[in-house]
Amino acid sequence: MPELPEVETVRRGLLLCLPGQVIDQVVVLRSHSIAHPHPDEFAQLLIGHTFENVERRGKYLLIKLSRGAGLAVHLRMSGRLLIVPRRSKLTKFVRVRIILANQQELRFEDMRVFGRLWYIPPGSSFEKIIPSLNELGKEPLAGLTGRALRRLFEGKTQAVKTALLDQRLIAGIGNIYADESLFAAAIHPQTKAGKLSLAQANRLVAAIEKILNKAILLGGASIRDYKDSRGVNGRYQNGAFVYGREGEPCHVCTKTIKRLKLAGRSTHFCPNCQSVNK
DNA sequence: GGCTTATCCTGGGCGC
DNA sequence: TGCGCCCAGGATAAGC
Repeated sequence: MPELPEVETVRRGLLLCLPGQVIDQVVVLRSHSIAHPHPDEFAQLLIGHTFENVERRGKYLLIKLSRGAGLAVHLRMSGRLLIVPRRSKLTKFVRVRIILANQQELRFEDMRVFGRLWYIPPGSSFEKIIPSLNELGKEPLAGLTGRALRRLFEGKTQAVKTALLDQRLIAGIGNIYADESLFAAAIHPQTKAGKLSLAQANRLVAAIEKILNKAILLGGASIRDYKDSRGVNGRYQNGAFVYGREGEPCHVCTKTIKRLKLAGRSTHFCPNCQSVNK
């Protein structure tokens, strides 16, 4: 499940090989994967553009093209962007093929087909075509502080785990890193977001920063479907403390890791290490 | 307005 | 072996 570290890993991988490459041909194999414009137009309009830069905002990849155009990608649950030789074998999950003039190919694979691509025409902007970009919250690795987090969560009665997943508050955190960050900060996931003490908020911000940076260093987590742009699995999941470990002993206190549902999402925690503060 | 729940979607795991 | 059911989850719409 691509979250900020996985998207950042993909971004860095693409940045090594895409700039300067020219788009020769585009094949849309599943029209549903194209959010804007119509898939036929999407394919036609991309041809001839040169890749210039690859940026990230939250979990969105924002790829800058020549003549002021752009290509945005959201991997959602199972999307992958891979650079492969043009003639390499097609898997059944390939949704979009962006064929480059250098005989390589930027391939969008997406098993669960929630991922989306947008073409941004010259003269427009990512924010105009994807309005939700305007609503994204703070980047967790851009100087977020405990005080700022408390302000974001002020008055909120929802669980802190749910608030962490709200991209309008903090952009980039998903289910895995929300659970891991709350464990590292010793905060129970059901703690009301607005009730966090300054000490807890400071711990949580430090934990988020440490865990996201560690995950980026390890190439992200490959708990289910994620691979980086070279098709390589991340290694973060090998060091997970709670996510996906229901029923197993806590690495810190040996008590059993529990799981509950919050806002429809599986939430993993250690009932001993993470104190309740409702 | 704030929050929760349902929906989209499909492969994998599990039980029978 | 094959079938059916459940689960996973990011974003968004709908409902409370």
